Amino acid sequence: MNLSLRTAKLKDVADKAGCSPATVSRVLNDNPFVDMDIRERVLKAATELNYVPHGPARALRSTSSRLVGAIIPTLSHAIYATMIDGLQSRLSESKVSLIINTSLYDIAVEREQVRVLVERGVESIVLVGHWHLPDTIDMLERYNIGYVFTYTTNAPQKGAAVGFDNVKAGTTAAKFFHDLGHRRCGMIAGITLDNDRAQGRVDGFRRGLASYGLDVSELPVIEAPYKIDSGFAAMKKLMEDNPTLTAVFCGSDILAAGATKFCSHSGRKVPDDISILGFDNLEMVELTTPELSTLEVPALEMGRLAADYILAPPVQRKHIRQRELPVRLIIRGSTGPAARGT
Amino acid sequence: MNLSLRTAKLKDVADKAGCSPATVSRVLNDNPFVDMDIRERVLKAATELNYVPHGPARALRSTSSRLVGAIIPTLSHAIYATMIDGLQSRLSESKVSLIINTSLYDIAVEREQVRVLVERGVESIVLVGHWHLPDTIDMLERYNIGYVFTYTTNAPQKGAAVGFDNVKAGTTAAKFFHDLGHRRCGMIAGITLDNDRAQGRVDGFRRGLASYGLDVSELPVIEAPYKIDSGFAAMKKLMEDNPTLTAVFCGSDILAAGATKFCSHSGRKVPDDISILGFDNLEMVELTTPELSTLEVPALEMGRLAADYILAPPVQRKHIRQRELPVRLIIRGSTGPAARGT
DNA sequence: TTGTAGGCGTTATCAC
DNA sequence: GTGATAACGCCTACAA
Repeated sequence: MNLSLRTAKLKDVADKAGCSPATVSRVLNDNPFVDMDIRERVLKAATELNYVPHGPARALRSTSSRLVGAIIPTLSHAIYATMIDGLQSRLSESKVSLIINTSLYDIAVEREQVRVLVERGVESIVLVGHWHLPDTIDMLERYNIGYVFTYTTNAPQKGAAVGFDNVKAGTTAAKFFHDLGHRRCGMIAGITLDNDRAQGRVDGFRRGLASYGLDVSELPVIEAPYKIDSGFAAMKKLMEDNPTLTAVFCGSDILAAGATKFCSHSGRKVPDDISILGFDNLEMVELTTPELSTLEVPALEMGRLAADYILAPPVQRKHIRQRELPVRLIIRGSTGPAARGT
Repeated sequence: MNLSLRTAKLKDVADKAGCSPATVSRVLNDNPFVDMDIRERVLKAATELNYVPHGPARALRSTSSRLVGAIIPTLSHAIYATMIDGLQSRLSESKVSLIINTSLYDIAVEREQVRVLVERGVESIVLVGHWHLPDTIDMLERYNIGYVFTYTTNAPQKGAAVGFDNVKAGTTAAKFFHDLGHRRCGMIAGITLDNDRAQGRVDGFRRGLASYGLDVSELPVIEAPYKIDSGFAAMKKLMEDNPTLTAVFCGSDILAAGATKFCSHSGRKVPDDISILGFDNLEMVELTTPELSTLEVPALEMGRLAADYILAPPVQRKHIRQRELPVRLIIRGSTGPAARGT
């Protein structure tokens, strides 16, 4: 039983393998200029000693920490958790670890989180959206940390963007409703404070409707946090204030689910009386009655592509600085043509 | 414009503040034996130089890395993402960072992830469940890394457990059904391979039914991955094979949602024809028709308590080595009394 | 209360 | 190809 009190260090491996620490280091870092037999001896010694390299020491001495950070609003929302899943699993394949922080949709909190990540020595940081404090970006630049914006196509000067165009998505929603004959539309948006994605969807929707000659000066828009109950309450208010609406675009499936629920509770038929369009294409869309039409956000893919950008050698990075993913319109049962004569 | 090429080091702060590096270190580490005015000078200098301490160097020199790891099956399942949310946010309050890895429900993968985390120098690791490879635990012990099991009450020798009793929860489900008069029950379980939680729920359910004198030698149990579609398909098969069932216990709300959907598609009335009980109390439970009765898993709280354990000083740890949280039965519309004469 | 000096475990730069 | 040697940035006895 080898119950050594202290864990094996690189030097211990060197001693056991009968070579210098430098050589062990070379083997461990896949340096090709090492003889086959010595390499094998080292590997054998390392295994027998249960040697595990010490990351912090490596990070201190070398320039690379193999550490990446991500700051998202919250993990309690599938759209972000799924993105992180894609990001983490792909990074993991390349032996890169991910540190996660949540900002609760507050860009001041986000800045503090960036500082924490800088302190950890991360090489790159994944952020959500393109609205950030100047401080935040300054810090990233000063420490020469690569950064990627997600859920947006708005790439920063030095960093990259992997995502989709929220404004365009909003416009797509407007066109979809207009083509179905809807002329009195409303929207339940996410909280737009500090949130370019939520704001972009509103802007796009408004712009799209306007392009069809509709008066959007008084477009009914209610903001609500991403909770089913909030969607329910928002829909209630929206319909009370604007009883003649025939279509409502929601900034998230969660809100749309709540809105749909309100309709069934209040005897409104979806989509006959009112059409409801969601956003994200979360798993829950197929649980409502009727199932939700929605705009699909490629969260998993976004995470993977952000990882690809981060893992790419600097030379290649330029080619993928801006990656726009399509937002597919998925039509299910919650949307339909506007009732005639309305 | 102070565009220094290199970032400020602790020594730079010392120079600017007119003191020694040791003193700066003391200030930064809240050592009380430093004069007020010197402390302020140091803090001022640090701010002006945009000084950010270098975590890896700290971790190398001191014994604490302020780094914690968590390995969960997947982030694409709200029950884990939410736990991580609770864990991360509480750790973050104490300036501890969290590295996340996913095992995809494979305990061999988990072992590799533990190795990665050891390499990162984490001080503690949060794991899910109590089924782990001996290797995994050995490594943790050897490196003297604290560990916490979650979603279980089965505490290991040296680590802790924060969670709930899956067997007991299964028994609760059995009692609930039995009290409602159900005598022919079935179950749609999660995949039990490498998954003590899924297995525990099955065992508890079976044991509970047996305690009422029911013959459970042929208890219909189908295993399915946590997907709505899988729940749908599993329910289809379950009902085809056992047309007389009056109650089905599902190992997850996701499966229950799929099962409920199948019932509405196939003309079975829930709960009149058949009762369905879920597990987790995910947000989605209120979207099905009828809404799902379920057993509530306190995911967020579990994450927070795991963090509390990790953050507690070793002396206090013993008192919270095993923390059992209640699993509340939440009755909504998907369960009811067994139809008479069946 | 403050400064000096040594070293944490690893890798980069030299020689050989 | 391989081995000394010197850092990387910081903390902590110890001395003053």
